[in-house]
Amino acid sequence: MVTEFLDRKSALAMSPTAMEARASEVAGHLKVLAHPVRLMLVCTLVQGEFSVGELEDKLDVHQPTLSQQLTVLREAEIVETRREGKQIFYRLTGAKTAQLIAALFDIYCAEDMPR
Amino acid sequence: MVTEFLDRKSALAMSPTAMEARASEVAGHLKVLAHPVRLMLVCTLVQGEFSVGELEDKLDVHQPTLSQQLTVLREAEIVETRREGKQIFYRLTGAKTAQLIAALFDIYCAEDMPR
DNA sequence: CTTTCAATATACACTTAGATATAATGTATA
DNA sequence: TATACATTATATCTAAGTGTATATTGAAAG
Repeated sequence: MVTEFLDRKSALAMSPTAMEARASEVAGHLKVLAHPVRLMLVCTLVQGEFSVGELEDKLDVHQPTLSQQLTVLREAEIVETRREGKQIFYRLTGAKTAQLIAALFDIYCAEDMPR
Repeated sequence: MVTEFLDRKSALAMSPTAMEARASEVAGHLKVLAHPVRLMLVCTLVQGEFSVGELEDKLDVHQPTLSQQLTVLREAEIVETRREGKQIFYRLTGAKTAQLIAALFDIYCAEDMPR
């Protein structure tokens, strides 16, 4: 199984500087997801595309908060948008986030006790 | 494949309140890992047990910072310790974190472009 | 048994970043 | 231009990160 993170074959050989750079990058991505509203948004978007209004109904979050957190996700390039008349539809940008959410589900939700 | 996060079979049926509670919990765990030093620590500890001094050498981090971040990991029950004389050895508490790190590796490091 | 050194942890002070609410502004369509 | 929907700006509050200094713990020496 996988026992190293930063470089499958040579985590130990990686320079501290390079390791830190990579870790900062990944930590940055995690940080974006490490927020209840943003996590719920992403989890919802794994199921497909939704407009802001639909997300507002689905999750119980004030509209400006929603918009702000969607902005964070947009700037992190985790989601992208499509306009249709007055509505803006959000969807996940790539497969990576969906993969990560799937992994989180397996780890935290598939078994009984969290952690 | 997995397309829902909070409940494999009925993400849509989950109450917003319950969803938020679960999301907050998972977001909290992610938040602990969403820090460069803590992520490096955890990634290192996936390889085995290390003393604080060894971690200090391995990663290039000042001792108080190291100790503080280890405390955060300890309080989150992500790591546990064992004392041997003057030294304190740290190791991962459970398999879940290792699983997550493995997933992060696959997603962010195994392929060329991050995210 | 108390002094000293080494390993680790904690306290404090400072600075910066993040979250959320309210209010204001933009944008598309009719 | 009126409206509905969405974003941005501003203000406030709280939490997090980091450096310096100090404390604790354990082992060993004198």
